[in-house]
Amino acid sequence: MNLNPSMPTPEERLRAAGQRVTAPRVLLIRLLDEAEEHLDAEELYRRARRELPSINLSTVYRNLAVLKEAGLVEQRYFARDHSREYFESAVQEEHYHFTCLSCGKVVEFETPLIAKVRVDLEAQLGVDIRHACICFEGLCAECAAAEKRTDADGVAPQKSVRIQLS
Amino acid sequence: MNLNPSMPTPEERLRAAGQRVTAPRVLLIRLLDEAEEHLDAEELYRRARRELPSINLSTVYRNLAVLKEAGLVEQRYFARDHSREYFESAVQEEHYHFTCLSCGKVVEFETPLIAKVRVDLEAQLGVDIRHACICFEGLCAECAAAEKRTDADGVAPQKSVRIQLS
DNA sequence: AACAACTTGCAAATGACTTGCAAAACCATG
DNA sequence: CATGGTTTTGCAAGTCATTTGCAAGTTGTT
Repeated sequence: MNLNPSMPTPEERLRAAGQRVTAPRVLLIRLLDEAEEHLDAEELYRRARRELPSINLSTVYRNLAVLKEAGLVEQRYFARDHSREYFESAVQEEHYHFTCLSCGKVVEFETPLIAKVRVDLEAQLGVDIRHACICFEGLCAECAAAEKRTDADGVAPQKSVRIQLS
Repeated sequence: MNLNPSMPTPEERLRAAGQRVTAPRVLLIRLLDEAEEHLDAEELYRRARRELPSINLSTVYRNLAVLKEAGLVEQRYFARDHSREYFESAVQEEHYHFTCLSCGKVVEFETPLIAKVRVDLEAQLGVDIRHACICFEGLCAECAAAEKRTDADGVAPQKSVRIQLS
């Protein structure tokens, strides 16, 4: 979720990135800004259709690719489901994700340690890091307690929580 | 690659994990032990067929799932190609990967910082971390220098290099 | 050896994502 | 604000890695 009132509108962001302003693009950016969760193409399509019934799933895919390329949207990988692409509005401070394998809850957290790994890597290997995929999976406090349950089943979109590691 | 002579044989590992010992399983474990790279199902199938021509691709997939579940094999995610599952023999010290987006080279590295993030997370959130997917992508030193090239094309299996961040 | 439970090979099916194409929308430009 | 070259869109038909149903073949146990 990213509703900072001082942030540029979707239209402005598109123009700033040198991309054409079209209804599907503006809508997708807004949906991602408003989302409490990390959405995949299918879910974005479902939501987009409520406001723009003529929109097509392939348009969603194509635009997510364009927006990702333009840096307006970021792709995330979660839990065991790397077979699905999830997106988040590109913004905010750097953060990472923990996904509960049982209830699907996503916890977002910050820590300077990952940035340190990145800097170390660049310094010591001379590489130029462009992306980092960092995700932890396991059982959240509640599910770890209620360990008895068999396994995950509903890994539907879940609200996420943001934490700062001290 | 994992050829430590003191390590249990594939048969022993299967039995220890309470899994049935079958030719395809033993072969897959051995191929992963011997591999210099991280292999996907297709490549494992290709190699397995040289020794066990009757083996079927779906058997490879099914067994990789079984072996992963049993903890005998680990799944890795690389570069932009999260759409393909790569595997590595479960073993050795914890390590992480950097993939060059241009030449496909994989650099493995170690650092205590990730373990620290993990410990911090568990301590501060009370979660139980089961897996961590950590992968960095960018340009390796050589490709960063030869920046001129258009983009990646051959992301064939590549040998990987192991580095210890000081 | 005899069987119940698990595995395999084969062929067909999934499901997420992609692509070809003609019509429609965007955005300088005049 | 009409014009037109370029980009996007909707739709339908692909891809392609991975999965699944099933009958036949193995495994490990009694």
